[in-house]
Amino acid sequence: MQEHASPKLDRRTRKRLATRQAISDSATRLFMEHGFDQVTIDEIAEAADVGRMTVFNHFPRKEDMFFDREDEVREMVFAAIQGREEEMSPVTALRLLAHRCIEDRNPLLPLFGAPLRFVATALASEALKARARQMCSEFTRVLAAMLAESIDRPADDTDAHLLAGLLVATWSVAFFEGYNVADRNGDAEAAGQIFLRLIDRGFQAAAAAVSGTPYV
Amino acid sequence: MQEHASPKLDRRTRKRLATRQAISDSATRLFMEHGFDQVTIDEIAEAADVGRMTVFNHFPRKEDMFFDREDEVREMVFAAIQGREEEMSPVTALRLLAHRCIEDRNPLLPLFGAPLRFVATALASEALKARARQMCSEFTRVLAAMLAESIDRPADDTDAHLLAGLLVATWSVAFFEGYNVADRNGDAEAAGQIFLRLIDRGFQAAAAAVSGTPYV
DNA sequence: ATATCAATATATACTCGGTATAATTTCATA
DNA sequence: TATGAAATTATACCGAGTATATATTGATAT
Repeated sequence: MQEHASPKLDRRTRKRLATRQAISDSATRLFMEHGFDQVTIDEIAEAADVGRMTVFNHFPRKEDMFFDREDEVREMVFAAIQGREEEMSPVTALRLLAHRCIEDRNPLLPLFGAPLRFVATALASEALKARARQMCSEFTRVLAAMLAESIDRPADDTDAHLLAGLLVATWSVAFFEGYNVADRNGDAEAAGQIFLRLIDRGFQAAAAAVSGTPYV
Repeated sequence: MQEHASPKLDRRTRKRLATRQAISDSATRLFMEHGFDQVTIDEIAEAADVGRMTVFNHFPRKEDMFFDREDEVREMVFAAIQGREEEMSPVTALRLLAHRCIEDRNPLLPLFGAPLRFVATALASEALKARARQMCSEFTRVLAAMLAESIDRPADDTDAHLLAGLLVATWSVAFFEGYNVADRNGDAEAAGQIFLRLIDRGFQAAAAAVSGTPYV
């Protein structure tokens, strides 16, 4: 349970992280095994050998034990936009990011291998789907602000919101169409191609919606 | 409470509908007055003078007492697509529907007058926002099937899903940008114009994403 | 009219996620 | 070693939703 973590952290922090990890591990295992809705907080606490309140201490919502990498996605997208080369539009930067994710088999885009089970577990629970939609919704707002900021417009710029809405919608459709292929045919290569084709078409259309602006 | 309803229905059905209406009325009033999350099922049952279980009998989820017109929206969209003139594309039919909604001050598009409070109440509750997102998500699937069926393609046609995703995303962004104007400036005319401008741009872009197909 | 059956309403008791509060333990530090 | 803050935990509570059993009410056949 202690995992000999980085010695930079003091014991208190190490123990806290270890407890958090124990809860997360138990929860993930139970969710995958029995389904999100079938696992109770008490069972997770029992499995992790902590008190019930400790679970809520680390994870305010049950869904937080399942979706644990929101920040990484946000930072990846932020880096792609900020770190793009001169004279490259933000939309192109995001399109290239999508291609890089497929190429690298990036697990933050869970279309291949083991992460497919993660997606299946999420799709089997109305609560998890609701949380995923909430994350998409919040991310769309953040993306709009990122895009606006990247070309020095105010964060509530209407073009940015339209563009962000279309980009996220495209990503979502592309992901699910790709997922369906991966899940039914088991063909990761085909899934990736479907995903990228839809990304390219959708992003191009999204760009057209704000043509004449510096977003494209 | 009886409201001398249509005599076509038998007494049993009339009473059932009256009970449902009493619950809906009490709930709506309380939600608007105190906020969705601040009102308990027991308070609604008390106000409507029915038992707690009767409330759940008519409305399986608390959110169902707030969003009560899903079907009307679906049917309106369905009618617009099915009832379009020959040689008119489904996308154009939907674009015209948006313009007609603004022109008619259609309350199913709550951008003007009293329905603005309805939107504000929804936006103040995380539970209601979640339900709205769920409805959008399901509607996107239904719309994709409608679109595919309207040009005799299978319901799971990938182009239809991309198109539906972009159309719903556009509608959503256009609605919120319009709502913000209506809410802040109180200018219904300007709100309508913003909404329609975004609809036109987004729908055109969505059409571009599936250019070469009969959807456009 | 009355017996009968099904739809509706209701009471009771329960599960589960989440909150509030207070007490206790554990670590860092002066 | 004393002190205080962070972390854990127990207890009690709230509210949405479910299960189940019972009572009531209206429609219908005799």
